[in-house]
Amino acid sequence: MDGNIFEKILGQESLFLERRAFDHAFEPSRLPHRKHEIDSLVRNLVDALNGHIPSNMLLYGVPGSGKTVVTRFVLSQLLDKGKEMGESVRCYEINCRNVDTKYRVVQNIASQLSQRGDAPIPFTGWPTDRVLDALISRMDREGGVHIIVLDEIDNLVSRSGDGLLYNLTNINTVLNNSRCCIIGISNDLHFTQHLDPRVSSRLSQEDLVFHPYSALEIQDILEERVDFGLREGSLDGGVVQLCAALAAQEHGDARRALDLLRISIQKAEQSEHALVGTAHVKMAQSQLEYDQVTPVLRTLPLHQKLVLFSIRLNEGNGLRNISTGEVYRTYSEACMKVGVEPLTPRRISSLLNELDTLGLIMARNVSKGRGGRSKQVNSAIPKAIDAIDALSESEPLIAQAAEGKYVLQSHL
DNA sequence: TGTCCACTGGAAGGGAGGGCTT
DNA sequence: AAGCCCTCCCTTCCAGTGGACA
Repeated sequence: MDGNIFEKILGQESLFLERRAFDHAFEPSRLPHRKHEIDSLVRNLVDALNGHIPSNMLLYGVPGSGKTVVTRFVLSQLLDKGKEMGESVRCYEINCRNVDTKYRVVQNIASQLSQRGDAPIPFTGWPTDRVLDALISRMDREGGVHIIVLDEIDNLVSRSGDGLLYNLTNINTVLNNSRCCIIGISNDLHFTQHLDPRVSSRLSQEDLVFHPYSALEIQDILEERVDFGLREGSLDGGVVQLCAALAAQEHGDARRALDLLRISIQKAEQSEHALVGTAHVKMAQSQLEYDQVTPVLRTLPLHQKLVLFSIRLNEGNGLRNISTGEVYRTYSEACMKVGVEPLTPRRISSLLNELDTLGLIMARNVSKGRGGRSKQVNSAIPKAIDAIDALSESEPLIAQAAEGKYVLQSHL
Protein backbone atom coordinates (compact mmCIF):
# COMPACT_ATOMS: atom_id res chain seq x y z
CA MET A 1 0.00 0.00 0.00
CA ASP A 2 1.30 3.49 -0.84
CA GLY A 3 1.62 5.98 2.01
CA ASN A 4 -0.12 6.07 5.35
CA ILE A 5 -3.68 4.73 5.47
CA PHE A 6 -4.90 7.85 7.28
CA GLU A 7 -3.52 10.23 4.67
CA LYS A 8 -6.40 10.05 2.24
CA ILE A 9 -9.08 10.81 4.83
CA LEU A 10 -6.96 13.46 6.56
CA GLY A 11 -6.47 15.31 3.33
CA GLN A 12 -10.16 15.21 2.47
CA GLU A 13 -11.94 18.50 2.94
CA SER A 14 -14.69 18.11 5.53
CA LEU A 15 -18.20 19.44 5.07
CA PHE A 16 -18.24 20.24 8.79
CA LEU A 17 -16.88 23.51 10.09
CA GLU A 18 -17.80 22.63 13.68
CA ARG A 19 -18.80 19.01 14.10
CA ARG A 20 -19.74 19.53 17.76
CA ALA A 21 -22.64 21.77 16.69
CA PHE A 22 -24.47 18.55 15.88
CA ASP A 23 -23.75 16.81 19.20
CA HIS A 24 -26.44 16.37 21.86
CA ALA A 25 -24.12 17.84 24.45
CA PHE A 26 -23.54 21.03 22.46
CA GLU A 27 -24.86 24.08 24.24
CA PRO A 28 -25.89 26.66 21.65
CA SER A 29 -25.91 30.34 22.54
CA ARG A 30 -29.54 30.66 21.47
CA LEU A 31 -32.43 28.26 22.04
CA PRO A 32 -35.16 28.94 19.47
CA HIS A 33 -38.80 28.44 20.49
CA ARG A 34 -38.07 27.99 24.18
CA LYS A 35 -38.35 31.59 25.38
CA HIS A 36 -41.34 30.93 27.59
CA GLU A 37 -39.68 27.96 29.31
CA ILE A 38 -36.44 29.88 29.83
CA ASP A 39 -38.37 32.80 31.33
CA SER A 40 -40.20 30.52 33.76
CA LEU A 41 -36.97 28.96 34.98
CA VAL A 42 -35.25 32.32 35.29
CA ARG A 43 -38.13 33.87 37.22
CA ASN A 44 -37.97 31.06 39.74
CA LEU A 45 -34.22 30.66 40.00
CA VAL A 46 -33.53 34.36 40.44
CA ASP A 47 -34.44 33.74 44.08
CA ALA A 48 -31.13 31.92 44.41
CA LEU A 49 -29.41 35.29 43.88
CA ASN A 50 -31.75 37.16 46.21
CA GLY A 51 -30.96 35.07 49.27
CA HIS A 52 -34.25 33.16 49.04
CA ILE A 53 -35.00 29.52 48.32
CA PRO A 54 -36.20 28.96 44.73
CA SER A 55 -39.28 26.76 44.40
CA ASN A 56 -38.77 23.13 43.51
CA MET A 57 -39.74 22.53 39.89
CA LEU A 58 -40.84 19.70 37.69
CA LEU A 59 -40.15 19.89 33.97
CA TYR A 60 -42.12 17.60 31.70
CA GLY A 61 -41.87 16.86 28.01
CA VAL A 62 -41.20 14.18 25.42
CA PRO A 63 -37.56 13.22 24.72
CA GLY A 64 -35.75 15.81 22.64
CA SER A 65 -38.08 18.66 23.59
CA GLY A 66 -35.23 20.67 25.09
CA LYS A 67 -35.76 20.13 28.83
CA THR A 68 -32.17 19.29 29.64
CA VAL A 69 -30.54 21.76 27.29
CA VAL A 70 -32.75 24.61 28.52
CA THR A 71 -31.99 23.73 32.14
CA ARG A 72 -28.26 23.63 31.47
CA PHE A 73 -28.42 26.90 29.61
CA VAL A 74 -30.27 28.68 32.44
CA LEU A 75 -28.10 27.17 35.15
CA SER A 76 -24.85 28.11 33.44
CA GLN A 77 -26.05 31.70 33.24
CA LEU A 78 -27.11 31.52 36.88
CA LEU A 79 -23.65 30.30 37.88
CA ASP A 80 -22.04 33.15 35.94
CA LYS A 81 -24.29 35.73 37.55
CA GLY A 82 -23.74 34.19 40.99
CA LYS A 83 -19.99 34.44 40.56
CA GLU A 84 -20.29 38.04 39.44
CA MET A 85 -22.45 38.92 42.47
CA GLY A 86 -20.35 36.90 44.94
CA GLU A 87 -23.27 34.59 45.75
CA SER A 88 -22.39 30.96 46.27
CA VAL A 89 -24.48 28.86 43.88
CA ARG A 90 -23.76 25.20 43.16
CA CYS A 91 -25.55 22.98 40.69
CA TYR A 92 -25.57 19.19 40.46
CA GLU A 93 -26.94 17.37 37.47
CA ILE A 94 -27.77 13.72 38.08
CA ASN A 95 -29.06 11.48 35.34
CA CYS A 96 -31.31 9.04 37.15
CA ARG A 97 -31.12 6.56 34.32
CA ASN A 98 -27.55 5.76 35.38
CA VAL A 99 -27.75 6.85 39.01
CA ASP A 100 -31.00 5.25 40.01
CA THR A 101 -30.93 4.46 43.72
CA LYS A 102 -31.28 6.67 46.77
CA TYR A 103 -27.81 5.75 47.95
CA ARG A 104 -26.10 6.51 44.65
CA VAL A 105 -27.79 9.86 44.14
CA VAL A 106 -26.83 11.08 47.61
CA GLN A 107 -23.35 9.62 47.29
CA ASN A 108 -22.90 11.32 43.94
CA ILE A 109 -23.84 14.80 45.19
CA ALA A 110 -21.93 14.45 48.46
CA SER A 111 -18.83 13.37 46.55
CA GLN A 112 -19.01 16.48 44.37
CA LEU A 113 -18.91 18.49 47.60
CA SER A 114 -15.94 16.69 49.09
CA GLN A 115 -12.91 18.66 50.13
CA ARG A 116 -9.41 17.62 51.01
CA GLY A 117 -9.47 15.64 54.25
CA ASP A 118 -13.02 14.33 53.78
CA ALA A 119 -13.39 10.57 53.97
CA PRO A 120 -14.31 9.30 50.49
CA ILE A 121 -17.85 7.88 50.42
CA PRO A 122 -17.80 4.34 49.01
CA PHE A 123 -20.08 3.21 46.16
CA THR A 124 -21.84 0.91 48.58
CA GLY A 125 -21.44 -0.16 52.18
CA TRP A 126 -22.53 2.79 54.29
CA PRO A 127 -26.08 3.05 55.62
CA THR A 128 -27.91 5.54 53.38
CA ASP A 129 -28.74 7.77 56.34
CA ARG A 130 -25.07 8.19 57.06
CA VAL A 131 -24.42 9.34 53.48
CA LEU A 132 -27.36 11.72 53.76
CA ASP A 133 -25.89 13.17 56.98
CA ALA A 134 -22.57 13.64 55.21
CA LEU A 135 -24.36 15.43 52.37
CA ILE A 136 -26.21 17.77 54.73
CA SER A 137 -23.10 18.73 56.67
CA ARG A 138 -21.14 19.30 53.46
CA MET A 139 -23.91 21.48 52.04
CA ASP A 140 -23.95 23.56 55.21
CA ARG A 141 -20.17 23.81 55.19
CA GLU A 142 -20.34 25.18 51.64
CA GLY A 143 -23.29 27.51 52.36
CA GLY A 144 -25.23 29.37 49.66
CA VAL A 145 -27.73 27.74 47.33
CA HIS A 146 -27.56 24.17 46.06
CA ILE A 147 -29.59 23.30 42.97
CA ILE A 148 -30.06 19.61 42.34
CA VAL A 149 -31.22 18.62 38.88
CA LEU A 150 -32.63 15.10 38.71
CA ASP A 151 -32.90 14.22 35.03
CA GLU A 152 -35.21 11.30 34.16
CA ILE A 153 -36.53 11.46 37.71
CA ASP A 154 -39.37 9.06 36.83
CA ASN A 155 -36.75 6.35 36.44
CA LEU A 156 -35.52 6.93 39.98
CA VAL A 157 -39.04 6.76 41.41
CA SER A 158 -40.00 3.62 39.53
CA ARG A 159 -36.81 1.84 40.60
CA SER A 160 -36.34 3.07 44.16
CA GLY A 161 -39.58 4.66 45.29
CA ASP A 162 -39.99 8.18 46.61
CA GLY A 163 -37.90 7.86 49.80
CA LEU A 164 -35.09 10.01 48.44
CA LEU A 165 -37.46 12.69 47.18
CA TYR A 166 -39.05 12.76 50.62
CA ASN A 167 -35.64 13.49 52.16
CA LEU A 168 -34.53 15.96 49.52
CA THR A 169 -37.74 17.98 49.45
CA ASN A 170 -37.52 18.16 53.23
CA ILE A 171 -33.86 19.02 53.37
CA ASN A 172 -34.27 22.77 53.88
CA THR A 173 -35.71 22.10 57.33
CA VAL A 174 -32.43 20.50 58.44
CA LEU A 175 -30.02 22.82 56.64
CA ASN A 176 -28.80 25.67 58.83
CA ASN A 177 -26.36 27.54 56.67
CA SER A 178 -27.51 26.79 53.11
CA ARG A 179 -30.55 26.36 50.90
CA CYS A 180 -31.50 23.68 48.44
CA CYS A 181 -33.81 23.48 45.44
CA ILE A 182 -34.76 20.44 43.37
CA ILE A 183 -35.46 20.48 39.65
CA GLY A 184 -36.94 17.21 38.41
CA ILE A 185 -37.03 16.40 34.70
CA SER A 186 -39.38 13.73 33.42
CA ASN A 187 -40.67 12.28 30.17
CA ASP A 188 -43.71 10.98 31.98
CA LEU A 189 -46.45 13.50 32.72
CA HIS A 190 -48.12 11.20 35.20
CA PHE A 191 -45.19 10.10 37.28
CA THR A 192 -46.23 12.16 40.34
CA GLN A 193 -49.21 9.82 40.66
CA HIS A 194 -46.81 7.26 42.12
CA LEU A 195 -45.59 9.72 44.76
CA ASP A 196 -46.68 10.25 48.32
CA PRO A 197 -48.99 13.31 48.17
CA ARG A 198 -46.72 15.27 50.54
CA VAL A 199 -43.69 14.62 48.36
CA SER A 200 -45.63 15.39 45.22
CA SER A 201 -46.89 18.75 46.49
CA ARG A 202 -43.46 19.79 47.76
CA LEU A 203 -41.72 18.68 44.58
CA SER A 204 -44.04 20.21 42.04
CA GLN A 205 -44.34 23.69 43.48
CA GLU A 206 -43.92 24.81 39.89
CA ASP A 207 -44.60 22.64 36.87
CA LEU A 208 -43.38 23.42 33.40
CA VAL A 209 -44.46 21.47 30.33
CA PHE A 210 -42.21 21.46 27.26
CA HIS A 211 -44.38 20.88 24.22
CA PRO A 212 -42.94 18.78 21.39
CA TYR A 213 -41.31 20.81 18.65
CA SER A 214 -43.24 21.10 15.41
CA ALA A 215 -41.54 20.29 12.10
CA LEU A 216 -41.08 24.02 11.42
CA GLU A 217 -39.55 24.63 14.82
CA ILE A 218 -37.13 21.74 14.38
CA GLN A 219 -36.25 23.23 11.00
CA ASP A 220 -35.28 26.50 12.72
CA ILE A 221 -33.12 24.63 15.21
CA LEU A 222 -31.38 22.71 12.45
CA GLU A 223 -30.83 25.78 10.34
CA GLU A 224 -29.13 27.50 13.23
CA ARG A 225 -26.76 24.58 13.71
CA VAL A 226 -26.14 24.41 9.98
CA ASP A 227 -25.19 28.09 9.87
CA PHE A 228 -22.75 27.56 12.70
CA GLY A 229 -21.36 24.13 11.98
CA LEU A 230 -21.52 23.41 8.27
CA ARG A 231 -19.68 24.64 5.21
CA GLU A 232 -21.91 26.94 3.22
CA GLY A 233 -23.71 25.41 0.25
CA SER A 234 -23.20 21.82 1.39
CA LEU A 235 -26.90 21.01 1.68
CA ASP A 236 -29.22 20.19 -1.15
CA GLY A 237 -32.65 21.82 -0.94
CA GLY A 238 -35.08 19.81 1.18
CA VAL A 239 -32.51 18.06 3.40
CA VAL A 240 -33.24 20.12 6.50
CA GLN A 241 -36.98 19.89 5.84
CA LEU A 242 -36.82 16.13 5.48
CA CYS A 243 -34.80 15.68 8.70
CA ALA A 244 -37.23 17.95 10.52
CA ALA A 245 -40.27 16.16 9.15
CA LEU A 246 -38.94 12.70 10.03
CA ALA A 247 -38.08 13.84 13.57
CA ALA A 248 -41.43 15.57 13.99
CA GLN A 249 -43.07 12.24 13.26
CA GLU A 250 -41.03 10.86 16.16
CA HIS A 251 -42.91 13.05 18.66
CA GLY A 252 -40.99 16.22 17.79
CA ASP A 253 -37.61 14.95 18.93
CA ALA A 254 -34.97 17.56 18.12
CA ARG A 255 -32.15 15.23 19.10
CA ARG A 256 -33.30 12.75 16.52
CA ALA A 257 -33.27 15.49 13.90
CA LEU A 258 -29.71 16.45 14.79
CA ASP A 259 -28.61 12.82 14.61
CA LEU A 260 -30.25 12.42 11.23
CA LEU A 261 -28.59 15.49 9.86
CA ARG A 262 -25.17 14.65 11.28
CA ILE A 263 -25.23 11.11 9.91
CA SER A 264 -26.52 12.32 6.54
CA ILE A 265 -23.53 14.65 6.30
CA GLN A 266 -21.18 11.83 7.25
CA LYS A 267 -22.76 9.59 4.63
CA ALA A 268 -22.19 12.28 1.99
CA GLU A 269 -18.57 12.64 3.10
CA GLN A 270 -18.02 8.90 2.98
CA SER A 271 -19.30 8.73 -0.58
CA GLU A 272 -17.17 11.80 -1.42
CA HIS A 273 -20.14 13.96 -2.35
CA ALA A 274 -19.79 17.70 -1.83
CA LEU A 275 -23.54 18.02 -1.49
CA VAL A 276 -25.75 16.30 1.08
CA GLY A 277 -28.96 15.08 -0.55
CA THR A 278 -32.22 13.51 0.58
CA ALA A 279 -30.85 10.09 -0.39
CA HIS A 280 -28.22 10.52 2.34
CA VAL A 281 -30.99 11.32 4.82
CA LYS A 282 -32.75 8.08 3.97
CA MET A 283 -29.50 6.16 4.44
CA ALA A 284 -29.02 7.94 7.76
CA GLN A 285 -32.53 7.03 8.82
CA SER A 286 -31.96 3.30 8.36
CA GLN A 287 -28.55 3.43 9.99
CA LEU A 288 -30.01 5.25 12.97
CA GLU A 289 -32.65 2.57 13.40
CA TYR A 290 -30.00 -0.13 13.23
CA ASP A 291 -27.64 1.68 15.61
CA GLN A 292 -30.40 2.27 18.13
CA VAL A 293 -31.67 -1.26 18.25
CA THR A 294 -28.69 -3.61 17.93
CA PRO A 295 -26.65 -2.39 20.95
CA VAL A 296 -29.77 -2.76 23.09
CA LEU A 297 -30.32 -6.27 21.78
CA ARG A 298 -26.72 -7.23 22.42
CA THR A 299 -26.74 -6.09 26.04
CA LEU A 300 -30.03 -7.68 27.11
CA PRO A 301 -29.76 -10.26 29.90
CA LEU A 302 -30.07 -13.90 28.78
CA HIS A 303 -33.70 -14.43 29.76
CA GLN A 304 -34.85 -11.23 28.08
CA LYS A 305 -33.06 -12.40 24.96
CA LEU A 306 -34.86 -15.72 25.19
CA VAL A 307 -38.23 -13.98 25.60
CA LEU A 308 -37.58 -11.71 22.64
CA PHE A 309 -36.30 -14.64 20.64
CA SER A 310 -39.55 -16.50 21.38
CA ILE A 311 -41.63 -13.56 20.18
CA ARG A 312 -39.65 -13.22 16.95
CA LEU A 313 -39.82 -16.95 16.43
CA ASN A 314 -43.62 -16.89 16.67
CA GLU A 315 -43.73 -13.97 14.25
CA GLY A 316 -41.41 -15.79 11.90
CA ASN A 317 -44.08 -18.47 11.82
CA GLY A 318 -46.71 -15.94 10.90
CA LEU A 319 -48.21 -15.48 14.37
CA ARG A 320 -49.04 -11.91 15.42
CA ASN A 321 -50.65 -10.64 18.63
CA ILE A 322 -49.21 -13.46 20.71
CA SER A 323 -50.57 -13.83 24.24
CA THR A 324 -48.35 -13.87 27.32
CA GLY A 325 -49.17 -17.56 27.76
CA GLU A 326 -47.95 -18.41 24.27
CA VAL A 327 -44.79 -16.40 24.76
CA TYR A 328 -44.19 -18.28 27.99
CA ARG A 329 -44.70 -21.68 26.38
CA THR A 330 -42.31 -20.92 23.53
CA TYR A 331 -39.85 -19.40 25.97
CA SER A 332 -39.95 -22.48 28.23
CA GLU A 333 -39.34 -24.73 25.27
CA ALA A 334 -36.42 -22.63 24.14
CA CYS A 335 -35.02 -22.83 27.68
CA MET A 336 -35.37 -26.61 27.69
CA LYS A 337 -33.68 -26.80 24.33
CA VAL A 338 -30.59 -24.99 25.56
CA GLY A 339 -30.63 -26.51 29.04
CA VAL A 340 -31.52 -23.38 31.01
CA GLU A 341 -34.03 -23.41 33.89
CA PRO A 342 -36.99 -21.20 32.83
CA LEU A 343 -38.03 -18.32 35.08
CA THR A 344 -41.56 -18.10 36.49
CA PRO A 345 -44.50 -16.68 34.50
CA ARG A 346 -44.64 -13.76 36.94
CA ARG A 347 -41.06 -12.84 36.16
CA ILE A 348 -41.65 -13.18 32.41
CA SER A 349 -44.59 -10.82 32.78
CA SER A 350 -42.20 -8.22 34.22
CA LEU A 351 -39.61 -8.91 31.53
CA LEU A 352 -42.28 -8.28 28.89
CA ASN A 353 -43.02 -4.92 30.50
CA GLU A 354 -39.32 -4.08 30.45
CA LEU A 355 -39.03 -5.00 26.76
CA ASP A 356 -42.06 -2.81 26.13
CA THR A 357 -40.42 0.11 27.94
CA LEU A 358 -37.27 -0.40 25.87
CA GLY A 359 -39.42 -0.14 22.75
CA LEU A 360 -38.41 -3.59 21.53
CA ILE A 361 -41.94 -4.96 21.69
CA MET A 362 -45.43 -3.50 21.73
CA ALA A 363 -47.63 -5.01 24.40
CA ARG A 364 -51.21 -4.11 25.19
CA ASN A 365 -53.62 -5.56 27.69
CA VAL A 366 -56.65 -7.23 26.18
CA SER A 367 -59.46 -9.25 27.63
CA LYS A 368 -60.96 -12.13 25.70
CA GLY A 369 -63.85 -12.58 28.08
CA ARG A 370 -63.93 -16.17 29.22
CA GLY A 371 -60.68 -16.57 27.30
CA GLY A 372 -59.14 -14.57 30.11
CA ARG A 373 -57.23 -11.34 30.34
CA SER A 374 -53.73 -11.18 28.94
CA LYS A 375 -51.29 -9.11 26.96
CA GLN A 376 -51.06 -9.07 23.19
CA VAL A 377 -47.44 -8.89 22.21
CA ASN A 378 -45.80 -7.92 18.93
CA SER A 379 -42.20 -7.20 18.15
CA ALA A 380 -41.40 -3.53 17.54
CA ILE A 381 -38.02 -4.08 15.93
CA PRO A 382 -37.86 -2.77 12.36
CA LYS A 383 -38.24 -5.58 9.83
CA ALA A 384 -34.96 -4.67 8.16
CA ILE A 385 -33.10 -5.81 11.27
CA ASP A 386 -32.63 -9.55 11.72
CA ALA A 387 -33.22 -9.66 15.48
CA ILE A 388 -32.51 -13.37 15.85
CA ASP A 389 -29.14 -12.90 14.13
CA ALA A 390 -28.32 -9.93 16.34
CA LEU A 391 -29.29 -11.89 19.46
CA SER A 392 -27.36 -14.97 18.34
CA GLU A 393 -24.19 -12.98 17.71
CA SER A 394 -23.97 -11.90 21.32
CA GLU A 395 -25.33 -15.04 22.97
CA PRO A 396 -24.25 -18.53 21.87
CA LEU A 397 -27.27 -20.07 23.64
CA ILE A 398 -29.63 -18.13 21.39
CA ALA A 399 -27.69 -19.34 18.39
CA GLN A 400 -28.15 -22.84 19.77
CA ALA A 401 -31.88 -22.28 20.31
CA ALA A 402 -32.18 -20.88 16.80
CA GLU A 403 -30.67 -23.99 15.22
CA GLY A 404 -33.52 -25.79 13.49
CA LYS A 405 -35.67 -22.97 14.71
CA TYR A 406 -38.83 -24.24 13.11
CA VAL A 407 -39.10 -27.51 14.98
CA LEU A 408 -40.13 -26.26 18.42
CA GLN A 409 -43.15 -28.27 19.59
CA SER A 410 -45.39 -25.22 19.89
CA HIS A 411 -45.05 -24.66 16.15
CA LEU A 412 -45.91 -28.15 14.96
C1' DT B 1 -76.34 -10.79 36.71
C1' DG B 2 -72.99 -13.78 38.26
C1' DT B 3 -69.30 -16.81 36.83
C1' DC B 4 -65.10 -17.76 34.96
C1' DC B 5 -60.77 -17.47 32.53
C1' DA B 6 -55.91 -16.20 32.07
C1' DC B 7 -53.72 -13.42 33.32
C1' DT B 8 -51.79 -8.63 35.66
C1' DG B 9 -49.24 -6.33 38.90
C1' DG B 10 -48.41 -5.10 43.88
C1' DA B 11 -46.20 -6.66 48.04
C1' DA B 12 -43.12 -9.20 50.67
C1' DG B 13 -39.21 -11.49 51.12
C1' DG B 14 -35.15 -14.75 49.98
C1' DG B 15 -30.53 -15.11 48.74
C1' DA B 16 -26.27 -14.09 46.31
C1' DG B 17 -22.82 -10.71 45.70
C1' DG B 18 -20.18 -6.64 46.68
C1' DG B 19 -18.43 -3.53 50.01
C1' DC B 20 -17.69 -1.25 54.57
C1' DT B 21 -16.98 -1.25 59.83
C1' DT B 22 -15.45 -3.02 64.01
C1' DA C 1 -13.87 -12.80 60.67
C1' DA C 2 -18.31 -11.37 61.84
C1' DG C 3 -21.79 -8.25 61.34
C1' DC C 4 -23.98 -4.75 58.62
C1' DC C 5 -25.81 -2.48 54.61
C1' DC C 6 -27.19 -1.99 49.78
C1' DT C 7 -28.38 -3.77 45.18
C1' DC C 8 -30.05 -6.95 41.99
C1' DC C 9 -32.64 -10.71 40.44
C1' DC C 10 -35.82 -13.62 41.42
C1' DT C 11 -39.98 -16.35 43.64
C1' DT C 12 -44.30 -16.78 45.99
C1' DC C 13 -48.70 -15.25 47.12
C1' DC C 14 -52.80 -13.17 46.06
C1' DA C 15 -56.35 -9.64 45.13
C1' DG C 16 -57.98 -7.52 41.11
C1' DT C 17 -59.49 -7.14 36.21
C1' DG C 18 -62.33 -6.93 31.56
C1' DG C 19 -65.37 -8.97 28.99
C1' DA C 20 -67.60 -13.26 26.93
C1' DC C 21 -70.78 -16.48 28.19
C1' DA C 22 -74.52 -19.12 30.60
